[in-house]
Amino acid sequence: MSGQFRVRYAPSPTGHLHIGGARTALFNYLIARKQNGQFIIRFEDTDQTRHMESGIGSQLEGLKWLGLDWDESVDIGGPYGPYRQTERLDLYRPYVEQMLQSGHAYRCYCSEADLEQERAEQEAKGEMPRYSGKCRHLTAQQIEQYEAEGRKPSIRFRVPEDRIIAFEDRIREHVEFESNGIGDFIIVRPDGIPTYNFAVILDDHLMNITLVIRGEEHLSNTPRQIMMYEALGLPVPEFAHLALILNQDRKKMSKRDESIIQFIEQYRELGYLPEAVLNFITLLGWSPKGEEEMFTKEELIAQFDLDRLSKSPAVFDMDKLNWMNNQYLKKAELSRVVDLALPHLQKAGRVPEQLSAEQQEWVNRLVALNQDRMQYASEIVPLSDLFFQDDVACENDEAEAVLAEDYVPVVLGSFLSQVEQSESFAPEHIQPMLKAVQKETGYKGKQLFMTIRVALTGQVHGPDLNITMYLLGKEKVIDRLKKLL
RNA sequence: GGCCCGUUGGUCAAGGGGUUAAGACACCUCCCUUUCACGGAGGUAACAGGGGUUCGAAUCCCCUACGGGUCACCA
Repeated sequence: MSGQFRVRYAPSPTGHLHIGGARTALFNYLIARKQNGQFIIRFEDTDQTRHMESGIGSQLEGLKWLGLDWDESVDIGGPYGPYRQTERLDLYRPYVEQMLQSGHAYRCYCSEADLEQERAEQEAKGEMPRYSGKCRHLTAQQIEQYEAEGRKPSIRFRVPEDRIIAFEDRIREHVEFESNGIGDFIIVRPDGIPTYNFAVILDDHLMNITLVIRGEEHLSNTPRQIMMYEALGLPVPEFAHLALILNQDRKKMSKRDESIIQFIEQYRELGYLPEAVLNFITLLGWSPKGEEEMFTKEELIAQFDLDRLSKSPAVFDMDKLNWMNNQYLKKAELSRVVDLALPHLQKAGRVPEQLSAEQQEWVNRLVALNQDRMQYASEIVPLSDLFFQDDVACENDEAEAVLAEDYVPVVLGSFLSQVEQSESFAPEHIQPMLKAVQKETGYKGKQLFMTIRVALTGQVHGPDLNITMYLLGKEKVIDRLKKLL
C-alpha cells in the first residue's frame, strides 16, 4: 500500500459544508482522481463542545450533491478506519506515551484559570500571550502535590529551542519558521482527548496520507506539526496550502457575513446546478491552461494541476457564479429545470401541490419561457410575477412613456377586438392577430410590440411576447387591455 | 505587536527577463431581431509605491505601504 498517492479532506463537523471547505475537498478530490490515488474524508471532532452530530451527514451530503465521491470515510468504511477522531482515541495512546517517555512532551498542571490569568498579565505588560513554560521542569514533589490536589494535567509538547523549521510547500514553495516563536502547546487535554494539532499528524501518518492540501489558515500550524513528526520519528507528508476565499470586502468570510451565500446547502436550495457550482469553485484559486473555463468534472480531473494554484486569495464573485449557472441552466433538460423550479412556485403559493395535467403543462411552458434568463431556479418566482398580478403597474418611467404615446389606444383597441374575435389563443394563432393589427393600424415594430408588452406586463423587458400572452390566457389579456382603454 | 503569506483592470485571472500585458464576469457601443431576449462584433479598464540588478524588469533582489493568516484545552 505504500507508495500510493493519498489525500484527505478533514473537516470538523460543526455545521454545513462551506464554500471554502467544498473547494478544499474538491481540490483534494481532483488531484486524487487525476493521480489515480485515494481520496479520504475524515472527521476531526475532538472538540466535544462544538460537536454537532448532524454536521457529518450534512458535510457528506453537500459533497455528494457536488458530484464528489470518496474511497474511504465514515459512511463506507475503509482499511484505515475509523474515520472520526473520537473513535480513534485508543490509537493515539502509544504515541502520547512515546512523547512523554522521550521527553518531547510533559504534563502541565496549569488550570485554564491559571493560563487565562497568565495571558491577562502578559497582555497588561504589552507582551503577546504565550505559554510561559512553567511546568516544563516540575520536580517529583511538585507533581505529587498537584496530583494530591486532584489536578488533572494536560500534556504539552516541548518545543525545541533555536530551531528553524523549513519545508517546501507545493503552493507557497519554501517556507520557514523559527521554533522560538512558538510556545509549548497542548497536545492532550486533561480529559485525555488530543487536540487538533496532535491528532492530525497521527491520523495523517496512520492513514498514509502523502499530500496534505488544506487552507492557508493552517500554514502556521505546519511547523508545530513537523516538529511532532520529527519527535516521533515519523515521515513528514508534503503540504499544499490554499489561499483563502474572501468576500466582496476583501475580508475572510465570517459565518455571519450575509453579503455572500456561504453554504453549499443554500445554493442547492436556491436551485443552482451542482455542476455549475463545482465548475465555478474550481476557478477560485485555480486556473486552467487554455482560455476555456467551462468544464465538466471529468475535464477538470484531466486538467487539474497543483502547479496552477494561486498564492493569492480570491474574492468570491457572485455575478460570475450566476452567469455560469445560467449557462448551465440554458443547456439543461427542461424537465430538470422544471423539477428545480416547481417547488419554489408551490412554496410561493402560485401553483397547487397537486397539479392537473393542464397546470403541469402551463408550468412547463412557463419554465421553458424563462429558462434562458434564469440565473438560478428560484428566480422563477419573481420572473412569473407578471402572471399573477391583479393590477398591472408600469415598472418605471420608461414603461410609462411607452403607454403615453398617442397611438396607444388605437393599437390596443385593434388588438383587443382581434383577441375577442379569436377562436384559439394558442401561440401560433397570436402571431396572425398581431399581423392583423399592423395591417389595420399601420403601426409595427416597437410601436406595436412594445405597446402591447407594456400594456400586458408593465415591463419593457421580458420574455417572448406570444408565449407570455398565451400563458396569461385570453381572459386576462382582454381584462388588462380593457383596463387601459 | 511577533511570526508567516500575499499584491496584474471593479472581480476571477494568464503571463515567471524583451509581449501591442491574454481570456472570462460586469459595464458601454454597434449588428441581428417588426417587441423582448438570445446570439455576434467591438470598446473602456491593470502590473501597489520606491530603490536596486540588467542592454532591457509585470517578471529577479531589497525596503515601504496595503491586505490576509496565525499566535487556544478551535479546527
